[in-house]
This record gives sequence, structure tokens and C-alpha cells, in this order.
Amino acid sequence: MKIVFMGTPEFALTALQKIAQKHEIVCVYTREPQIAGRGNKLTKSPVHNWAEQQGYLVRTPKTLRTPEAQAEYRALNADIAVVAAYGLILPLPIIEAFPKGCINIHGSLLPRWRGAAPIQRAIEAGDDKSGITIMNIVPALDAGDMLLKAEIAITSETTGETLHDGLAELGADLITQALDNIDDLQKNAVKQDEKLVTYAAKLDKRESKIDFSQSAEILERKIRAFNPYPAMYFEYQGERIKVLRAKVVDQHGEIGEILEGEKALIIACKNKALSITELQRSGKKKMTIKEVLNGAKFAKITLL
RNA sequence: CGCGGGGUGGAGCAGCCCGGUAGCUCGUCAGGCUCAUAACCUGAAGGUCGUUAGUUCAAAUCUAGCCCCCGCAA
Repeated sequence: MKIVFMGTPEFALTALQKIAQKHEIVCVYTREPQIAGRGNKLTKSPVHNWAEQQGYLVRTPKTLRTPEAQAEYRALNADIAVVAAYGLILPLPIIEAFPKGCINIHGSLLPRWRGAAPIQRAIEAGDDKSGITIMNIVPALDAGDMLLKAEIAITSETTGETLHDGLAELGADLITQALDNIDDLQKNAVKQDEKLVTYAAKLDKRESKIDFSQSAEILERKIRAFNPYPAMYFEYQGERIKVLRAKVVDQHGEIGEILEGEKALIIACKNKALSITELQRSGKKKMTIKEVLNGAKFAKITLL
């Protein structure tokens, strides 16, 4: 099939690479290069870099609302469009441009976790499973009919990173399956049960500061969900320390109090306490707590 | 030229400001103690101190350039 692919981050790239093995990619749409990173350099998206290297036609329009952009899009005469974490709103003329429609790879088991950050929110909420849903794009946010679904388990070891990577692989598999059977799947498309809808709010850096007045269990999940990005952190003597992994331990103290700072790093929360097992100090790489404590100890102060 | 931290035996750090014997916590190896151990004791191996040039009698330490890693902001 002739496919237009629309996506931007790593998650989308995994799918694109898999699709490209079996189908003709007539054009890749991705977000325009952004000022980003150290040195504020103009940076192309992962999808952009790879697509360009493969010699695909790449387009980075600022918007798809203009008649020109839509005409240019329609002129590609593709069979179908595949969208994965693209980052632009698709107006109706775009959605309806090609005969087999416009389908999306979404990182949750819809209707649960519509929206921007389904992967992290599932872990944060304590869900025991996540997954991929292939669905039709409609003008409303992640509300289209569902074509195909697959689950993946969330365990006590699952982090935002591992789930993201797992879902990227799963999504790539599922989208190729969907493309193979697109006509049948469209006939049997399933509506989402509106009663079960939840929304995955965008990640906000302000929520990544650890609030020790929350319960240790909730914080432990947030730590896992936000690892590696945006990463939960606390301030210790003016330094920002990211917490990448922790476990709940049955110890108690004043909220934010460092109960142990030499043989382990244990900080009291609302109910129990968190034993930090992996962290990253500013300017340093990720380290296990053992590595950190080989070179430094924590004073038994109380964190805010 | 966005702001900032860092590169020292396998790991994490100190030493650098006030140049002159390479230190600490761990790991590894050997031996000892112990019913036993991630515990304890003894000993050992292992480092051209990121790189290049300069200053100096002498540079991990001072000066200049380069390479690499990371945090913040976007």
C-alpha cells in the first residue's frame, strides 16, 4: 500500500521503520525542527532524521489547516495515513483525504487514557496493564472507533522507559497487522465506551518535585512512571537530585526527614518511607544508591 | 556564542584555590577467622590524574586550545 506516515518522536519511529519494510512510504510528515537541547541547536525529530536518511520525502508544515497544505497532502494519492504521536491537530479534510482513511497508534487500552501521556499515567495510577490501540482518527481527541488492541503487563519493575519501549515495539507490530487486514478491521470497528473514558493529562514539570506529604506508595509509582522523563526530584542542600527508582519501606518519621543517609537513603513520607535505590545528581550520570554512597553520605536533615 | 556541573586504578568520590611522597569508600584476587555470611582481620594486584601545547627545577594541581559526559532552561 501507499502510505503517508505522520509522527515525530522515537515512539513513532519504531512504527515507521517496521511499516517501511512492507509498504511504500510516499511521504513522511513530522514536526518542524525545534530549538532544543544544550547549546540551543535546531534539532530535527527522530522520525525526521531517519526518514531523510532513507531518502523519503519529508514535510514539516507548521499547520495543516491551510488549503495549500491540504491540497499538497491530497496530491500524494496515498491509500491510507498512519499517525503516531505526530503533534499536530488533523483537520477533517486531512483525515478524509485518502480512501482507507487515517489510523492512529495510541499507547493505551482505549477508552482508558485518551490524551497526551497515556504511558506514564497508567503506571502512576497503578494500572496492572497497558497496551496499544489502533483506531481511526476523528476530530475529537483519541475518540475514534477501535480496530485492534493488544495488552502488555505493568509490574512493580515497569518504568516509563520500559513501558514506552515495550509499547513502541508492540505498536509497530500491531500497526503492520492492521495494515494487512485493514478492510476487514474497518468493517468490524468497535466504538469506545464513553462511560469508561479517562484522560491522561500532559506531563507537567511542576508535578515532578517530590511532595513527601504524599504516601510512599503513590510516590513510588510516580517515580517509576516519570523515569526517565520528566523524573521526580527533591532538593538536597541546594542541589536537585532526580529519583529514578525507590521502594517503599516500613519506617516512619517526620515528613521529608532523612532517616538513613549512610548505608542507604531512606526518606520519610506521609505514612511509610521511601528507600531510594537509583538516582541522578545534577551534572552526574544515573547511579545506583550504592555507587552514590561510596563517594558521599547524606546528612539527616529534613527535606522540604 | 542560552546558563551550569564534571572527566583521578573496575565503580563512586577527595586532592586542585595556597604547584613538590596518588588518598577515601567499595569492588577484584590471595590468605585468615567463623557452623556460616553481603560480617570481620591480613595482604596483593591495578592509575601515562580526558587530550594537546605552554609556564616551571618540578604540574592531577597554574595558563590556552581541543575531545567527551551530564544537569537546567527552551
